[in-house]
Parts: sequence; structure tokens; C-alpha cells
Amino acid sequence: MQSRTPASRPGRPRSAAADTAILAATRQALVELGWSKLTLGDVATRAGVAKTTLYRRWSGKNELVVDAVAELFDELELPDRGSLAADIEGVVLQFAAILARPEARSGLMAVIAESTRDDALRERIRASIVERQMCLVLEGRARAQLRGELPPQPDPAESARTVDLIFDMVAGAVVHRTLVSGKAADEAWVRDFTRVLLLGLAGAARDA
Amino acid sequence: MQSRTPASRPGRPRSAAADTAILAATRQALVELGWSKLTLGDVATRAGVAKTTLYRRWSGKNELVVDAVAELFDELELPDRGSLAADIEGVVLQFAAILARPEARSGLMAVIAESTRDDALRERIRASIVERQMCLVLEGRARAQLRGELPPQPDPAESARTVDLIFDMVAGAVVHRTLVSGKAADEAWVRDFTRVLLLGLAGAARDA
Amino acid sequence: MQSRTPASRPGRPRSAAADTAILAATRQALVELGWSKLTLGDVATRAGVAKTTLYRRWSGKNELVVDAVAELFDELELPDRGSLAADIEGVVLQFAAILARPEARSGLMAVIAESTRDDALRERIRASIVERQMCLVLEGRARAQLRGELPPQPDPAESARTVDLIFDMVAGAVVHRTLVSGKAADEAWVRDFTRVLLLGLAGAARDA
Amino acid sequence: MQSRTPASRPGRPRSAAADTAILAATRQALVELGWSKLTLGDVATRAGVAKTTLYRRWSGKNELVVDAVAELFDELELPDRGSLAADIEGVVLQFAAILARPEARSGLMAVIAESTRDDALRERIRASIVERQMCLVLEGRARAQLRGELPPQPDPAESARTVDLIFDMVAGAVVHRTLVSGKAADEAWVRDFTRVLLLGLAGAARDA
DNA sequence: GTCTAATCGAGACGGTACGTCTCGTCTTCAC
DNA sequence: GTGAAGACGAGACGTACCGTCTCGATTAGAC
Repeated sequence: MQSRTPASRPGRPRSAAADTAILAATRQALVELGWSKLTLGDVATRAGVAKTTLYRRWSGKNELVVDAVAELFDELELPDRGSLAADIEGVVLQFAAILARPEARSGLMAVIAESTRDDALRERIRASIVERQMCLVLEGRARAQLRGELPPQPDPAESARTVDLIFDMVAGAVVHRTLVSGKAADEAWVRDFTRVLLLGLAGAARDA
Repeated sequence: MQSRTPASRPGRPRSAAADTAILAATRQALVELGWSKLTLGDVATRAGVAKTTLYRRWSGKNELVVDAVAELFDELELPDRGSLAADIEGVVLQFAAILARPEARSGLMAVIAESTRDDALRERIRASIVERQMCLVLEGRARAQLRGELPPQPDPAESARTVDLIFDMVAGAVVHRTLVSGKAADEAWVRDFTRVLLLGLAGAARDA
Repeated sequence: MQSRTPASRPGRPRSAAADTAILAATRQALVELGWSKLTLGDVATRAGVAKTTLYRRWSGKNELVVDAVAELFDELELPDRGSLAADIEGVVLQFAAILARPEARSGLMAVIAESTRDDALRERIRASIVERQMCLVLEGRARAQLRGELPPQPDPAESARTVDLIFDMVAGAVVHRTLVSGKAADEAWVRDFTRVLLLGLAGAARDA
Repeated sequence: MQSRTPASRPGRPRSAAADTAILAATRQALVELGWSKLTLGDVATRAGVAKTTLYRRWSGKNELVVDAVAELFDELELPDRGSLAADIEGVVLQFAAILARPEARSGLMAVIAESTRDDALRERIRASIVERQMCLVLEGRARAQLRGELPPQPDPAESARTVDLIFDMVAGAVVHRTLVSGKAADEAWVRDFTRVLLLGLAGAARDA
């Protein structure tokens, strides 16, 4: 029944350290080489691991990089800064800081590009990267509603649409600013952005 | 006098038809194979051209795909729809329609990803793709000011900041919606987005 | 103890069958295409082997063809035909028969031509092709001395000079007849040649 | 009638200087690069000539190199040194001196190798290189007969056989010594060789 | 003096092979 | 049964030459 943790399968168990070393080596290679020049053979060498071991655990470059990059987003948090505006500014700055790191810049857009033709990859990205960010949006909204800054949203469909819109606007703007425009999403920009976003949402909620 | 078009260089001139055929073949290959499986040898074959001809004109896959994708954005226009909101909705829908095409989906994000480690490539993308979109933002704002929908903006530095912000918000949101969230940027979404954006900008302008 | 055959290096061992198949494919390609149109990619295909496998074992076309042609000379023997003249005639005919085969004609002169600018290649040819022929000359002389047809040669330097001269005269004449003059080194020719050679050597030994 | 030298064809005549420059450039390239790395584009550049001009006059690398090398053999002469032995030693030394030059070493064996699969090329080599050498053999024999060193040879078939044999033995031995054994055909070697050859021929003539 | 026609330089063209690289798999031995 | 090591078949890479072609610009003799 409990086949998920087989207690003890026969033979030598897989090295837990290998996973850690491989993901770290992947990020290091992303920094030094970038996505397109990263090779699995090189990652294996850096990790002190055989290529076989690597292929036994990941099906290819895309999946490996998704996992390596996803760990970067684990540090995203939403500490209570006292107001919705401050909360948003805080999390957007964190997000921008991650995107400014070369291992994220090189890898993230590349796997998203690959995911346009690979549904399994898109789902993997959604589950391990996007989902986490989406939770922050939901958490921030709930906290703002508790504070009374936002009215409760009774209609769940309407609510989902709004959350999706907010998420695309926030993540899209930061990503575009950082990776396409090639400029830093610094505090001044984040303040401007947050103001426009919140005023827009408030206005839209009033009109509705 | 005008040495820029040297009238006639010595030797056989380059075939103008080849350029057209190569870019078309590149887009076709993007549709069928996607970025990562696109091969310059295959593109050459599709275009009925030798690999050398291709390398004589483009330095690599990245540059070729930028040019091939850039042509897709030539069709972006800003017809006068009577109001700022209608203008924005119109151009965002056009933009979304282009991003929905597989040759753009596959190629655009990939070259942006590559550009994170190649400044020349980033500049090429900016000049041949982003610049054109930025012009539409400027044109739309000018038209809105003529209509009286927006106040004239005297401070050029402040003006540039605002245009940059708008551009990142518009392009970023549409790209994220289309390519990351994987949902269509349809009329309903565009209407919601435009409303939030315009109300936000109006509010920000009022407060300032 | 004997580190030359390291008992077993780590990793998958090289396929022994591949070497055989590659050399056979090389000879086949030499027959069908000749040296200048022989392609390593084609040889690999014929041998049912990847190009990388071929390059892992030979550094280029020259080295490969030397090895492929060298095997042809393995069949050279010096059976005792009872007299020095008969021995020489026998081995010259064998040598001529090998040079008459298209895989030898095409390849041998070409690698010799290449070796004029590549000392490593010249040494490889010497070791794997010329050396074997030289041994036959030495063996034939020793046998003739046993029979009393030739006097023992006390001075080693003088001996080496004579052997070199004989070797260049025998091999050179047969090669020139076959490949430059383009005529067959048949029994009549070989008989004439052998007579001139032996009479000349005998006369020179008498005069000395 | 005299269509072979059409007196003057219409249009611009071919540059006579180009031929000279091309052949000289070919020899220079043979010295510097060797046969296999010699390219017609490079030769054209060295000669200050367009590739087109080169292809208008030679059909390929093989033919060009034959002509370039053939000119080297123009200097072969047979001055009367007073005896057959001296005449042979003289011409063999001249021949060896030519073969010692890198432009001959690199090119000659290569075109001979190519000629094993190209009858037109073999004929071109025979006509422009071998024929000239063969004439020297005939001339030397005639002179020796005048001196009384050799008896007149009444049977023309027998005579041709002997000349062929001599030619293959002389040319073959020098070529093999120089290019295969990789040693100089110096005066000592030539003296040894000539002695063996003449004693052999004399003995064979006596026995016949 | 044109006119005519083959030459010249330059260099782009469609091909083909090069030798290298990375892929993902397979085979061996050691633990 | 897992691990490192490394050979394997496959196939794209970007480069170099091939031999041909298309240009505009000469360069002669024929008219």
C-alpha cells in the first residue's frame, strides 16, 4: 500500500546529496554559460556526478532548469507591511530582485519559451513557479480585505477574473521591465507602478 | 556624395528574393518545429537556398529569428477609433493576435531569453520590435492630448518615465497573459485591462 | 605490472567489431570512389558506425587509409622457392598483385604524397607498410646466404646501404611500372627485372 | 583551315601574363601549403587573378598542378659527360634535385595518385612529364651506342621493352628513395645505383 | 570613332564535406 | 541496483572550398 515511500527498496538507495549538487551546478552553469550554452554533460561534471545519474532523475534540460530556477522563488514571502500598497511594493521588489539574478534571467524566459510547445513543461512551470506567485496575490488580497482596504468579493467567478488580471499585470510588468526593457525595477518604478495599479483597481471596483 | 548606397559594389549583387524566402521559411519552420528544433540547415533547405547564403546575411539563429518575427509586428497600426480607451483596446487586441500566432509564440520569448546574455541581440530586438511598439504608445498619447483626453505633459523626463511605465504594463500584461498564463487575451480581458490601466493613470495624474 | 594493457579501464570498452568494419568500409570506398572522393562520413555510413566513433580512433583520412591499406600487405610472404631469383620473382609478383588492386592503387600513392608534408604520417607508413617489406628483403638475403648464393656480409654499415638500395630498386621499379607507366608487372617483366637486378648486384659485389 | 590558331578571335584576347603568374603562384602555394591544402581560390588570389580566369584555362586542381610541376622538369638536360655511367649519374642527380624541391614532392605524387582513377589525367602526365624523361633515356642510349659502349639494338620490340625497364628502374628507384624512404639521393647513392644498374644491363645483354 | 565580343576583377550562389559538439542511450566495472 | 566512466549512433553546428553564375568594367580588332 505505502508504495510511495517503499521503506527500503532493494539495492543501493539514491544519493540525496546528488539532487542538491545537480541543481546547484545547474544554477552555476546558468550564471556562467546561460541557457543556450548549458549542457547536461557539463552540469554532471560540475556536480561530480555521471550523466546517467542526471538522466535517471530528469527527463531533459528543460525539466532540470525548471526545478533549478523554481528553488529561487522559494524565498518569496509576504510579510505584513501594514498596508496593501506597502505589501505589493514589497513583494514586487522581491520578485524583481530574483529576476535580476543571472541564473533566473537566463533560465526562466527560456523555459517559458520552450513551454509554448510543450504542455507538460508548461504545467510543470505553473505548478512549481507560477502557482507560488499566485498564492501571494491571494494572500495579499485576503489580508487587505481583513484590513478593510478591499471589499469582500462575493462572486467567485468575478473574483478569479480579477485575480488573474492582477497577476498578469504585476508579473508581466516586472518581467517586461527587467528582461525586455532591460532596466532595473527599482523602488521608484515600483512605487509608480503600484500607485497606478491600485488606483486602477479601486476605480474599476467603484464603477462596477 | 551619398556613399551609403554605393551605387554598385563590384561583384554579383545579393539576391533580394533570397532574403524574403529565408524569412518566410524561418517563420514556417517556427510554426512546425518551434524554436528549439529549428535548424538553420532546415531553414536553408525550405528556402531553396544554401546554408552559406544564410550565414552570409545573418550571424546565427538568434538574429535570423528576430528579423523573421519582427516582420510580424509590421502590421501593427493605430487607427483612430475615437477615444483613448478604444484606441488602446484596438492596439492591444492586435498585439495579442500577433502573440497568439505560433511563429511569434515560439520565437519571441526565446530570443528575449537569449538577449539576457547578448547585448547586441537585445539592441537588435529593441530596434526592430520594441521600438515600433513604443512609437504606438507615443502616437496614442499625442492623439489623446489632441482630443483633450490627456493633459499636455510639459516635463520631458516625467513624460518619458510615464511612457516607459505604460509600455511595460501594456506589453508585459499581454505577453504574460498569452505566453505564461496560457490564456487568450480576448475582448473581455482587454476591456477589463484597459479600464484598470486608464483609471490608474488618470488617478495617478490627478494625485501628482 | 604491465601498464600497457591496463587490464580494464573504466567505462564502456571500445567495440572491436567497429575497427574491422571501418577498415573494410574504407577499402570498399577506395575501390568505388578513389582517394579524393572518399569521405569519412561515407565510410562511417558504410561501416554502420557514427562519424564520432571514427574520429575517436583515427585523427583523419590519411591515418585511416594507411591502416586500411596496410592490412593488404599482411598477406606478403616469402616462401622458399629454392633460389634467390625465384624468391625475388615470387615476392615481386605478390607485391605487384597487391598494387594492382584498386584499393591499393588509389590509396597508397595518395598517402605517400601526403606524407611528404607530415612526418608523423611518414613514420606511420614506414612502420606499418614499408617495414614489413623491408623485412622480406632481409629474410631473403639471409636465406640466400644460407644457400651460399650470397657471401656473408661482415660490414654492417655497408650491409645496410646495400639493403636500402635493393629495397628502393625493387619497390620503386614495381611501383613505377604499375602506377606511373600504367602497365602490368607481369611474369615476363618480373623475370627481366630480376635478372638485371641480380646480375647487377653480383657484379657490384665482385668489383667491390 | 588553320582553325587551331585562329589568327585573331574576336573580343579581348587572354592575358599571357596570367598563365605565367598562375603557374608560379601554384608552385608557391605547393611549397607553402602542400597539395592537399592548396586551394584554387588561394592560387587565384596569389596570382592576382579572379577564380573565373583560372577556371577558364584549367579544368581543375589536378590539371593545373600537372602543368605547374611539368615546368620544373624542363630543366632536365643530358650533357655529354664522356661515358654512359657519367651521363646516367648526371641525369639521375638532376632528377633527384628536382624531386627534392618541395613543390615537386608535394604535387607530383598527388597527381600520380589521382591519375589512377582518371585516364585523361594520366595521359596529361605522360605527355608533359614522363615523355620528357623517356626521351632522355633514348638519347643516352643512342649516345652510348655511338661511343660503342652499347651494341646497336636491332629488334625494336626488344628495344622498347628494355627502355621501359630501364626507365621504370631509374625513375622508380629515385622516386622511392626520395619520397618513400625519405632519404637524399646523394652522389654516393647515385654511384652505387648506377653501378648496379649498368652491370645488370651489361650482364643481361651478354646472357641474351 | 563606334561597335562587337570575349576578357577581366569581384563576389554571391547552390552544394558538399569537414571536424566538432551535444544529445540521450548503452555497456562495463566497482561498490 | 546504483554509481562513475566513457563509448556509442545520431545529427546539427559553423566553416571552407568547390565550380558556376552574374555583375560592371576593360580591351582589343572590325567596321
